Amino acid sequence: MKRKGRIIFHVDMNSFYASVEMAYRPELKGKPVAIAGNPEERRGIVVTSSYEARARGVKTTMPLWQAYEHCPELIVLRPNFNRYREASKHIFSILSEATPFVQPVSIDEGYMDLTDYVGEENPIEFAHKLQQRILNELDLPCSIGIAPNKFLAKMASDMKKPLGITVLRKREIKHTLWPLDIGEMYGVGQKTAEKLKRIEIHTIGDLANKDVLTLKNLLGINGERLHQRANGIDNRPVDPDAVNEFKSIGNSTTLPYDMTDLTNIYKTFDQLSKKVAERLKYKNVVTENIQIMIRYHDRKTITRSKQLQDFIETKEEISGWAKRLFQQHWNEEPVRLLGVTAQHLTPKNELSKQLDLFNYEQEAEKEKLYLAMDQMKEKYGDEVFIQLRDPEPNISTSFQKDFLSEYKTEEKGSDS
DNA sequence: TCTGGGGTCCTAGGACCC
DNA sequence: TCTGGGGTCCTAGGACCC
Repeated sequence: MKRKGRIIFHVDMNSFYASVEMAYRPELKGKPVAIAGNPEERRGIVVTSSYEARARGVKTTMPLWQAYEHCPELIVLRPNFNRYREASKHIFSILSEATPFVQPVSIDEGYMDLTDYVGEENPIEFAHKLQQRILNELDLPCSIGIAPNKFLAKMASDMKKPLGITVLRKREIKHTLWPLDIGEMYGVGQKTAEKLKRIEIHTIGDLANKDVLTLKNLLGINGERLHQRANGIDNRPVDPDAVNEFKSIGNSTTLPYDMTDLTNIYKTFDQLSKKVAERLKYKNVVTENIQIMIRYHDRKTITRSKQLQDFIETKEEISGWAKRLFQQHWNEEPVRLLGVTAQHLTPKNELSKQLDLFNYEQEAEKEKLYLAMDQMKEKYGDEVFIQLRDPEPNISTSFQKDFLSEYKTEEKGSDS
């Protein structure tokens, strides 16, 4: 019997932010629209643009003034993240009606595993239905890629935009995937593309047919992975829980001007730390590692982090560590951007368990020490109170010292 | 007077332990 | 008289993605 392959969808919203704005204000439809940061400040870059704007040469990450050069009648809107989050929630709830195996990967795209989907339609008909429903209910266009794994589904959803539906079967990759420029491949950015082109790999097909060893030497483990993907191999499962397993929470900001005065720099750290603390609280986690980011006037960027001994969560604690790190590492040159990130997060409900375990372990070690202490008393008499003669090898000496002073006071207490 | 802000994963060296 | 090998943690930086 032939083993049945998986059926994976990649659903990708088309110019999401711009489309949401057009759904709110239909008079914008058919016009060149861009979503961008504050045009008054220097952080004004294009985040998303409508297809009409793209046709005029407006591209994502383009500074606003440059976008205007390409398209003087460009309509520029500030982002409304709450609006986008709301739309996103609605989209994923529609996707989740068909199967529990939905994995959001960002606000506007996600994977679905429909291998075990039982409906009246075949997967392609179902994709059309899904696409139509999101268009009818939310007035938002999306493209869907259908393939036997995540990578191929992702590449497929990119092939037809907007409102495309593309099936990419493994036997078709030679004709549809391999001719694409290597830079088009998901996971290959500018740096990797340059490296690959230097060894005459220009298309995804070139990569697929290169020997793995060369690629491994050039790119490390990633070389092996890219080689597999180029050959249509990708076993990553669709993981609906991945969205809850976040690893860091950070806030950063490009300052209104390059700063050197500590008062304003510290004020910024307070603001950033406040936002981080709020988001930690919202997600019900605590942190034990704080990282700051400093970008200097010349865009040189450094990160500095500190692993802490305790879990922290308040804005005061976070800001305190951030400022300390800044003080230690700032080279006194003008600062363009500041960032604060909480890493090594632990859910609060797991924290109590960990504390219980910690206490339990401490109690167990204390028991051991009491025994050792009694033996030492026999050996050395009262001198045991002056120093640790035979430290237990598997218990930290500072713990033993603490214990010793505790033991001492207890002994004195029982004497009197 | 070019290039935001949110993330993830990988690498590599040093410290430290067994 | 000379120096292994493996594992984990911490730190910093880089590549990539949306």
